[in-house]
Amino acid sequence: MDAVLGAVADPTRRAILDRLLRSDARVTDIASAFPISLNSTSKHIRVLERAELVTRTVHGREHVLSLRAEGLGEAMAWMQQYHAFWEQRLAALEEFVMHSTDAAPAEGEPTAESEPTAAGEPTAATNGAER
Amino acid sequence: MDAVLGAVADPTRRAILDRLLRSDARVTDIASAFPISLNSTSKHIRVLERAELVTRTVHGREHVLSLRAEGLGEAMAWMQQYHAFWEQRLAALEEFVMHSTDAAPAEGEPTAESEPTAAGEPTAATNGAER
DNA sequence: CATATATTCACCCGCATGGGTGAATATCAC
DNA sequence: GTGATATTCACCCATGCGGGTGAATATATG
Repeated sequence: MDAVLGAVADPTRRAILDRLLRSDARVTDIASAFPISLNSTSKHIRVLERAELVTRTVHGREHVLSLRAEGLGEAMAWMQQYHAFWEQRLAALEEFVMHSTDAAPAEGEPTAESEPTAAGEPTAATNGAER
Repeated sequence: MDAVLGAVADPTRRAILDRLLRSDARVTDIASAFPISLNSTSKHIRVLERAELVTRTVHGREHVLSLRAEGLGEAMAWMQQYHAFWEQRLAALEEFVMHSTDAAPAEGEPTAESEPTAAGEPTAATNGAER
């Protein structure tokens, strides 16, 4: 997974993947679509290959690249945990708001960003902080 | 999204997030759970904060950290595209196999990993390569 | 007050990484 | 064969990053 997330962390490489989502392409095709040299492109592609996000099919002197999206599966599964966490937390917050008609006795601005403690406490309550 | 994926690309930071998934914790709590120094931990946490994956609630001299999973939303949405691509491609492959009873006249071993070209061609057919 | 605790700030170091250039290698076309 | 095209290999350079150490800062505690 390190390889996958590391590969995907670079914007150029994400753009390459997006390009390959449209259609397969040769190394040169991809290089010409970006402001970087053909050489850099080649290196990016190797990173993507090592992360198993791209496959290369050599056809004579041309190397045709195609997407290998199943490589993202593991990373997506990992993220999914957090999505689940978030959903559960949202539900808890909603239930909290529902049950308290007169919440926040003397807090600051009701902006969502200002005091995350309001949303944070339910978290601690849900799974119990340990300090 | 760069910040998010960049943050998540590091295994230590992923571990910190996993730790916070269990419960909120102070900086020291997290540091003691890893073989790295308190100082490095602090830096990792700041990276996670900038990526909006973690919130800090200062409580006296203690900084309590809690998960902020919605920060992963954008990244997950991006990956979802590829998941969709992969599903569609699987469907195409399945249909391809169904309709050709005597496929692959003289190909190598029928291992899934060995010759991705067999599965690759349907991709090109689906959205048309451009070379 | 003084002292211990929690966290950060300011540097330092080694290494990987993204970028570039120029030369090699392999294949196509003539 | 010669030349053109496609890709990589071998370096070089600057920057960022993960890790560390030691000092500074804020807060709790005696």
